Amino acid sequence: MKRRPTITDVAEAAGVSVSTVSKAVNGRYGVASETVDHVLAVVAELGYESSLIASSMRSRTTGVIGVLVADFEPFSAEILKGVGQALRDSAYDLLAYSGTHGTAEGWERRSLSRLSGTLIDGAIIVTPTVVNVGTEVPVVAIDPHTGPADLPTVEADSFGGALQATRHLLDLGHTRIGFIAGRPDLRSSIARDAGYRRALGDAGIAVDPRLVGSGSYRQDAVRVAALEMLERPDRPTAIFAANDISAMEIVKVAGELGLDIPTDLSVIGFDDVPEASKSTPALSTVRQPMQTLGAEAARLLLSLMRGETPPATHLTLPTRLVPRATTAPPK
Amino acid sequence: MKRRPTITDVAEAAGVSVSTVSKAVNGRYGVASETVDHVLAVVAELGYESSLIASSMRSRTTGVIGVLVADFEPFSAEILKGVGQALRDSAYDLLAYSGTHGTAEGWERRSLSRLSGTLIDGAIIVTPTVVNVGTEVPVVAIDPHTGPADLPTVEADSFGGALQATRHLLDLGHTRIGFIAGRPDLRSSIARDAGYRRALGDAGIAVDPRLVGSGSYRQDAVRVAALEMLERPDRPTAIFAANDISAMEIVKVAGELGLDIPTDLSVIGFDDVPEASKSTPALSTVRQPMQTLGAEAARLLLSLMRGETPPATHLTLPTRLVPRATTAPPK
DNA sequence: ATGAAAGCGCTAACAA
DNA sequence: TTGTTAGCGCTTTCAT
Repeated sequence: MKRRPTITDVAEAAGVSVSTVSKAVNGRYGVASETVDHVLAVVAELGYESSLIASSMRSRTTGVIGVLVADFEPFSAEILKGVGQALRDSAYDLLAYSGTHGTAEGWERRSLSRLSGTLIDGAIIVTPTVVNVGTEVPVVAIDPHTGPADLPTVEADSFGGALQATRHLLDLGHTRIGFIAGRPDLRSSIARDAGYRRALGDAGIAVDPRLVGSGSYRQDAVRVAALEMLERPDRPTAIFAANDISAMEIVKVAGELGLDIPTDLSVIGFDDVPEASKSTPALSTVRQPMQTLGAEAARLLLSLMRGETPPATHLTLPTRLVPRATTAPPK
Repeated sequence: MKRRPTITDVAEAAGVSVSTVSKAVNGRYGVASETVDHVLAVVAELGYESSLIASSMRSRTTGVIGVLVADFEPFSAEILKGVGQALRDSAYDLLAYSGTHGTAEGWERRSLSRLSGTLIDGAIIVTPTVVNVGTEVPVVAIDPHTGPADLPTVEADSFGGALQATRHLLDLGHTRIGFIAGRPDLRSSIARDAGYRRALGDAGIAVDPRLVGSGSYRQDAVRVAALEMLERPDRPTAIFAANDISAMEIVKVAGELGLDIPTDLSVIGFDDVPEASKSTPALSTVRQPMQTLGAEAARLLLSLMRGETPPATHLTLPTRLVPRATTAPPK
């Protein structure tokens, strides 16, 4: 717990000025090579490391890329792995930040504001709650907010995925198919809703509004909606949830209600987070390439930071049906 | 890309001094409540957010906890989820940092030095390369370095896990069992090595040094070691790898060599990262509770930051054998 | 109750 | 080639 040496300590120990140390450490011109050697020796001896914070207050660039997430949950963790992979060979450090735990609307604006302009040279924001973030650094959004996207975005084909999921249930013979929606402010959630409706429409089935619940990706909300849906006499024989976490909560609620999965109720999710395949029974879902999402966002950001004009600033990656053990024909 | 408002902007717009704004925003005493209201209104209007960096340079505490990782790979991602979970209801923000991508020895000392004293109030370092980190903030190590642990640590029972893994192979009837070791500077790696040797010893089998390779948890090193081991005429019929990433690389190498898993070669890993169960064939492994590791580390750190003296500062969590499809009796 | 001023550790003109 | 100086945005005495 001893005090970290500062540039002043180094300067004193080396018998030179603070600015000389700064120059030596940062390899600026105009320092005698012997002086550099001497300073660096002192630096090594004292174990000096420049404070990222202090440096970033003065210099415009820090060599750090920030990933802003509402929370470190399975989805964002996968994204993070992808970003890490893409940045592995770059010179950038990676800083992931979860502020105020995404409880408040506009968490990303707040986080971005606190970090940008100084700490990070560019940012990737995951499932943001606002469209507009005025910043001084390039920003890429993953799974963006609804509304006009002035930000470069990377997302998965949610509409197509929802279509596949709902059709899968239809193909199995289900006709009463429920839907638990996600965060209504996310473009992806809306697309999943639309995909669900389209698939039903294509099959000539009218959407029963009592079979559509709002889950907002929050377990408590999902629970309420699922309970309400499953306790009614004409309950659905299958439910499509807008993400895996919601789907897993539905499975849990069904279990508490004494419903057998998939005999009494089929459930399908969206995302294919690692937890999906490990749950019992293994969750049927629609896979979105989360790590690739992260990697592509990183590549896009890097390109933006180099001042380039990337050919495409709105990427949509394909999704794929992954049927597992929670979907089966109705009784 | 417009400039973020600073405290000076707010002060000007509100017609008060910078210090008054600071006091108002931070709820300090000595400001008329009408002034506070007025200032806060301007703050809201301008969308001002204090710069984390600038604040942290002046105040000793920031309300941010840092997790330092070499890299955002599956293992550390799981840890991160656990830490996030444990901190969900705390008032702390979470900042995960991967600097210099763990390539250089002592990355965590460097990162810690750059962040601590200013940006973060406490840190969790994952698989550090050094024992000693002199800092101004409390630090907890997960999967710590070998050597006298002056740091509070949280780790899994690597020795017991390795014992289970090797015995599993023994029980299946294997007698020529190889081992690909991990990072030799990690206490856990050494314990896994020891567990392997103990299990063989207990079974009355001498350790064949040609059946022990060093992988250092790096894919290229693992590949070399695996190739060397598997190309010899008296190749092992089973290999225990010190972590899953290594094990998966071995499976890959075996495939290239035309060896069938698990018929020609059994492979078992360690960790049970999400990828293990998703690989084909599904990897047999020893599960360590990574998320719990992270959560416990967070709890320990929180307690330390409150100035408490926790009852135990060295936690060891249990591991569990998870046999899957890559282990079978020898031909 | 308010504001002026110092300074956190560092970088970048500018002077010497 | 080196050192001096002026801030970066903020918090915190200390005057007013």
